[in-house]
Amino acid sequence: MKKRITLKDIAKNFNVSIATVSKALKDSHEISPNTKSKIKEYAKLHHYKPNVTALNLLNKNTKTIGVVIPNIMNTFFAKVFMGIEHIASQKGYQLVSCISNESYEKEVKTIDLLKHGHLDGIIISLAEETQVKQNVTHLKNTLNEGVPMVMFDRVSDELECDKVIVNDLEGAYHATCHLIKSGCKKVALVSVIDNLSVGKLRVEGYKKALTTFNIPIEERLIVRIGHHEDFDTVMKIILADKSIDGLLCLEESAAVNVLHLVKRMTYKIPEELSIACFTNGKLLQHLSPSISAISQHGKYIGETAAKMLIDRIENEDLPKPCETKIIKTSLIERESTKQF
Amino acid sequence: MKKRITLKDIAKNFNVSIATVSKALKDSHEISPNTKSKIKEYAKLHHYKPNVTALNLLNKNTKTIGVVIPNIMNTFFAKVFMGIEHIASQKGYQLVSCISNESYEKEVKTIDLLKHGHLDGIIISLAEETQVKQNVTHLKNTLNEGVPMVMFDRVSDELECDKVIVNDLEGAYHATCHLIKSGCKKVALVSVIDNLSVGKLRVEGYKKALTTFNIPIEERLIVRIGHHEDFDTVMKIILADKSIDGLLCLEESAAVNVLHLVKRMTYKIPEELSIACFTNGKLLQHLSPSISAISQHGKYIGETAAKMLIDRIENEDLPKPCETKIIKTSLIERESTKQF
DNA sequence: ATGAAAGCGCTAACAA
DNA sequence: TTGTTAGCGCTTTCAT
Repeated sequence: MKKRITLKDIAKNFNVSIATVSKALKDSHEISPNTKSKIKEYAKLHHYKPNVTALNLLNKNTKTIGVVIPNIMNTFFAKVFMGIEHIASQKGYQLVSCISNESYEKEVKTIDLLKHGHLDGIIISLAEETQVKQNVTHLKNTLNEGVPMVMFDRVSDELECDKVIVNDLEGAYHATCHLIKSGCKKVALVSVIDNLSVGKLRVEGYKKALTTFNIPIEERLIVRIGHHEDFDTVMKIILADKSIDGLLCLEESAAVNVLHLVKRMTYKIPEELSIACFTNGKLLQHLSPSISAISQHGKYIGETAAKMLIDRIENEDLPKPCETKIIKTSLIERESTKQF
Repeated sequence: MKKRITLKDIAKNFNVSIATVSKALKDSHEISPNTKSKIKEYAKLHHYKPNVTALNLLNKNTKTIGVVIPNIMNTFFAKVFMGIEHIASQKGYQLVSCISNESYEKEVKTIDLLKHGHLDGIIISLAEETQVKQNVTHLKNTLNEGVPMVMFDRVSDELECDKVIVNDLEGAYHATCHLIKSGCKKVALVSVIDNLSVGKLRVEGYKKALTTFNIPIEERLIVRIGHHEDFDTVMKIILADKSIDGLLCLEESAAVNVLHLVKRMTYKIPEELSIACFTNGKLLQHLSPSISAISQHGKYIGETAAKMLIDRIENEDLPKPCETKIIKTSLIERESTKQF
């Protein structure tokens, strides 16, 4: 990269000191108007830009936020990212972004890299593997070192920091209630994310809804499918029970797969089988039939997280207790559930 | 943020000079094994991490790449981003990412921010508005200042730098040929991206295919729909011509919208109307019928761009002429086109 | 084997 | 009004 012009270069050109140049460019009153304009003009002509690295070293802040996201192909995370980006750029922060790819090891490496990088704070959602391992010492250390951190969606109780989460329990509760109220007699739940904190909470919400309607909870109807199991096979077995007429899917891919399957099985949707699903992406919207979804307001979550972090960074002197913001979900009714 | 331990702190603790500590931690032979081990142990105990900002200032490199992407919700760009991330993290580079949101102004602001930030290089795909305005002076300046840059997908001829593009012309050509060979007599083209360089190239490819099969080009069949026009209205008018039996959509949303429309119009797909579309995302795969797609291999594009940039960064001393890599597309046949 | 000093680019307190 | 100096955290050359 071509050497950029520095204060020193400008100073040399005019035979003045570096300090004079610095002050002149800052429009300081202690510099004569004459010198000021000379210097400014020269600086502009030569595209002078202060060296941010030097300023960072001086100020001990970098106006940079590290963002760790499990998977950017996931609509929800992409939306959150947009939200973070929106606020960050508005407040003059840059984003150093890392994709953990759901891997514990990559997450640890990433955090290490980020800590090296002297950034002002971190926004993170845990990798799936990290939630399975339940090992968050890398983050605990980060926190201990005083790095401001905000977690979102996939959080850990062991970490004492600001958090932004969705009311997963309530979201599942409302969706299940909706299925029941629309006439479903037997609602099953399909989860491929039982590893995740949010997955567990959603199951709770489902159970709560059944209880509300005095429907006995049948563990058999809570279908947890692991990564290495064949989705269709497991589902066919459970759907052998023809009295199942409602399905709560805990994330997009489950709903998509289920839909393909039951269409092949010539189910009538929503009459014979109603489906509701977490995460509101384009996919659910455009399938036929379109699938009723629980929107988690990803962009808003990202914006909230970014605001919380920046607030903490810029007000470190007045420490506040950690806060957990809970974002309400909303149910978007589509063709896969019955009107009532 | 809690103050981190520095070389100075360690030096003070042992009453040695900063230089000694620095050397000790680097395992220099000029330091006695005794002092070395003492210092190293202490450093580890106190989680000493070198201050990267200081090192950057010294080395004049930051191991950081700026990535400017028009829209992260777009599957293609998300895939490219994954590819960039993959190579970057493998080679020890961080990513500062910006979303231009298809806005010229945001892109200019972003580039400015990035240039301030003293990064090693930039990977960028132009915002739609930038391509419309055809104003790339902000990037020309950046290039003139010697910042290594790689463009991908939405590139500009005015910029002399490395590029990674898809063979849009050929992709459209093959898809159109496929439609014709499968028996379509009248293939129309639907574009909502006629603003973009890639959009124009795809139209060329379409025309070339018609020419190859001695089919006269009818401008009427090249449907360009602006952002402010009503998609369905325009399409209904064109589809009034019932002899149209093939459709080449230049990007995902056009295909999705068309599909909804023609299903309502009770077209039989692919018998009465075949559809092929650029960009291979989950959406096209899961629609019913699923839509034949031209895959652009986004992840590979990202990986290629990252490799090119890092190569240029790390070998600035031996300058090479700019290079444009062309990634081949591939056609993925699905239910929306006929077998033959 | 250890340290002093210069320098990366910049700011700011203090002198002149 | 301008300059000197010290310092942010680190590396490196050249003494000692």
